[in-house]
Amino acid sequence: MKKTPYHHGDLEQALLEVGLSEARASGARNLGVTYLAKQVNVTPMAVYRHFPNGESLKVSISQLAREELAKRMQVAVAREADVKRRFQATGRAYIEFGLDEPGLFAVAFLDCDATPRRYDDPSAWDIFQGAILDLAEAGYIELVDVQAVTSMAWAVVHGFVVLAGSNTTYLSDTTSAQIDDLIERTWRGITAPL
Amino acid sequence: MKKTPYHHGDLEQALLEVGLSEARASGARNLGVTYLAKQVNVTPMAVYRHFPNGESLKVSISQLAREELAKRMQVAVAREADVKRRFQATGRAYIEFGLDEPGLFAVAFLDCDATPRRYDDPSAWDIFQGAILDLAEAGYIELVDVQAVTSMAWAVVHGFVVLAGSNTTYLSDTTSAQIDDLIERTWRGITAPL
DNA sequence: TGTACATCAGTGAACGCGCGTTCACTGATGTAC
DNA sequence: TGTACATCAGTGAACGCGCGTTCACTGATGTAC
Repeated sequence: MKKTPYHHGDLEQALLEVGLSEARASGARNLGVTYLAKQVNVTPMAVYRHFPNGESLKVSISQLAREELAKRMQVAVAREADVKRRFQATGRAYIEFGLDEPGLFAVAFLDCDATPRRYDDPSAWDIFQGAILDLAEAGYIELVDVQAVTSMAWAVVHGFVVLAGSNTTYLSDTTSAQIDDLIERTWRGITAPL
Repeated sequence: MKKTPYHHGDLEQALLEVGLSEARASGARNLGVTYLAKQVNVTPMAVYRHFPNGESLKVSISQLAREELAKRMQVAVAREADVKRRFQATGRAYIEFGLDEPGLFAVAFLDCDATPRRYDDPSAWDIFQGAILDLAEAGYIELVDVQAVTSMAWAVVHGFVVLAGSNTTYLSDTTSAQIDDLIERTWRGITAPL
């Protein structure tokens, strides 16, 4: 704990880690410079050695949350060989991430206006799109429909997380069967003939 | 302007109005007690004559935004006689509201945790559900599926607004045809045979 | 190998800000007799 | 109809808070000669 009284080993890394765990615990509430600095036992000013301002720190944490989501989707997708099941797995992973980690989910899609797109790793969107391109390749859908299908699939899962996450009276408790049902209907929506 | 130097005619109403227009203009950014009081040329303290605290004022404004959405959907639904077209109209109205009024949309679905459900008028959800109940009555879907279909439909339109609203690189500009496409796919998803 | 010095990474105190909220008050309103 | 008084709806100054950010600084680190 008191290993580095003056020079912190890697303050940037430490800030991001504590920020991510704070996001996991309580969303975007406590991602301020002052608060996070206190968590790492460091003066607020020290943060500015590594980030130009508080906003950029928040953006970085948001980016980490998105990478976490993408990682989960990629794991899920890697487990399936069939293209259809791979598509379903991406959607399911997305929803489960949103329900398991509401804090990270909120932070991941927080103020997207300031969020630049400089991913090296594939984003959640890329993974969706990849799975859907595979569907097109396998002949389930038309190639021209890939973009429309991707945005629909994303809209479904994202919207569902918002719905299930808010404790509305509409959806009491989300069951695994409900998720299956949702994904199945989405599947029909994108593959059903006119 | 200087009509009522001391006793404001109806401060509560005035606060809600300015709050709603502020929400329309810039989302949830400026819905604080101090700021809104200033807009109505009133001391912050005066607000507490009408609302127990700042949060409850915000909740009331959020409620107004939701009513605005419901109103739009109801207008749209009233224009259509056919049950299928009515279903489509609700979805379209929802999406168009989200795109036309991003500020109101954000405020409407802001911190749903604190939002009690005490609607007199039907909510957006109720209108969705109503349209879908009509579908069931007309035989398009099974009655047992009403809840699942409603949550799917809501998820689609809500998620789509979020997607189109964030200026991602994925969706450049939303066209009317894109919305039609989305709704048509949703329709297929909920009515297609297994 | 040892010292001199630039550079790096932190300290600690302070700022201005706007927030929500509390206090004691006072001007306007409306009702009872 | 007029007056007395309770009540209502606002004022205005002040509070404590945490925020992001700036300042001048200093202790630690590493490199050049």
